[in-house]
Amino acid sequence: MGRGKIEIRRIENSNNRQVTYSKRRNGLIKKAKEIAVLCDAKVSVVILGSSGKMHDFCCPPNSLVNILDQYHTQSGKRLWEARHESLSGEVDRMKKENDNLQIKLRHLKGQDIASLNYRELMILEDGLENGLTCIRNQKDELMKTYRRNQKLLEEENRELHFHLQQRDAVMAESMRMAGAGSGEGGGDYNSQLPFAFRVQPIQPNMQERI
Amino acid sequence: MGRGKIEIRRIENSNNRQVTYSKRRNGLIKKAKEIAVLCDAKVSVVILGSSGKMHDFCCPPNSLVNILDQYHTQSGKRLWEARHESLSGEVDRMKKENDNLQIKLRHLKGQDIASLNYRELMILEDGLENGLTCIRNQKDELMKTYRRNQKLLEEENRELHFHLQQRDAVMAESMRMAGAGSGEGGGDYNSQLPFAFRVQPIQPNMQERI
DNA sequence: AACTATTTATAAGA
DNA sequence: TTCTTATAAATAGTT
Repeated sequence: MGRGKIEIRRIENSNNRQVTYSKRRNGLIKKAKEIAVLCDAKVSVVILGSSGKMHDFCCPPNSLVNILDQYHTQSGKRLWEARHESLSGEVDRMKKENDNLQIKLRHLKGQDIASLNYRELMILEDGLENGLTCIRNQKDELMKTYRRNQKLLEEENRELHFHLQQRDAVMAESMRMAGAGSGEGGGDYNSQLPFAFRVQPIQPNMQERI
Repeated sequence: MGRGKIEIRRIENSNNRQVTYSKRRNGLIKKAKEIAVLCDAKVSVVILGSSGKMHDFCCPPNSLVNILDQYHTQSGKRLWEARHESLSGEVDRMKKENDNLQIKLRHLKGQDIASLNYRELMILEDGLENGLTCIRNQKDELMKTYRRNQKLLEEENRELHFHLQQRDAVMAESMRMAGAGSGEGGGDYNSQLPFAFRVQPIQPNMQERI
């Protein structure tokens, strides 16, 4: 129903799909309301869009649980148990997958390999060598970054020291010119400043992750 | 939609109501199927007619439970009991553990390591080297076993050949002594035996896992 | 979000 | 229930 007929198959264009979803969701819920009113029926509709958002309609209101109870009773499908079972099944499945992963990990660590045949060992070896290569490359990369960083910092450090010395000299000179006769000797203006204004010694500081 | 417009209010004529219920129920479920397919949505529809009969549609099939689980999660309504929650918790925990293992595996394969620091890379490297050592040792072991086995087989083979030759000689001699004058020439008693008794050529056969 | 040409659903009748 | 058909409603594509 529309400008053109469409096949009932997944709409590939995600924009169109979203629009159609929105329109038809409203349509579906409207129809649900209508049949509930017209025919005095109890209706529950739950829709989960691919985006994951949920919409629902339920008549009579606030009784999805009731409807499901009746569903439960009449369908003979034991909803609650079924859910329990499906969850248990999932737990089992995950346990198995977990075990598998654990075994693989142990194999890669060289453990529990007594039962492997030569071919399997070769595959493992190749995988490990490959991983080792990748990791060493990454290490090298990191090391390079670290060296580059260090060089930059050292340079900055040198410059800062230089500027500091210059400033020291200027300050000392201006102090001398101002003829500060207070007991303390010549050039150390720094220790004469209030603490908060004193220049602190520079701490070398490597920020790179090591 | 129909021959005449109708108001959306309970249909008093029970016959009409029943007919309309039946038609619209089909319509609703059809629409539900369509939106599920077109928009890749999960849809559950449960309808209880005033007569008490129940109909339902659920996509994906056999998972009303799943849909209601998500409904449960998103609506915050406590549809299910606490015992189920513990199972859900376990599933979640296992999922996390699974993810962790997957990450570790990928790291050992040298994947997704861009975010690791130097220390972590070193640990990985050590682990891989260690694994590699173990696996190579195991390979060597296997190889040794294989060689040992081969040697044994070869020896046995040699002995068998020797015994066979000996027996051949004895048989040929006894045939000759018995003065068998039948056309065929000298020592080949084997081809004179009924087929089932003939000595078959020996096939080399390595049983070790390779 | 609104429009509209079409398709689809369905009310009434058989 | 099912079929038919005139008509209401829904909606696909467009703006």
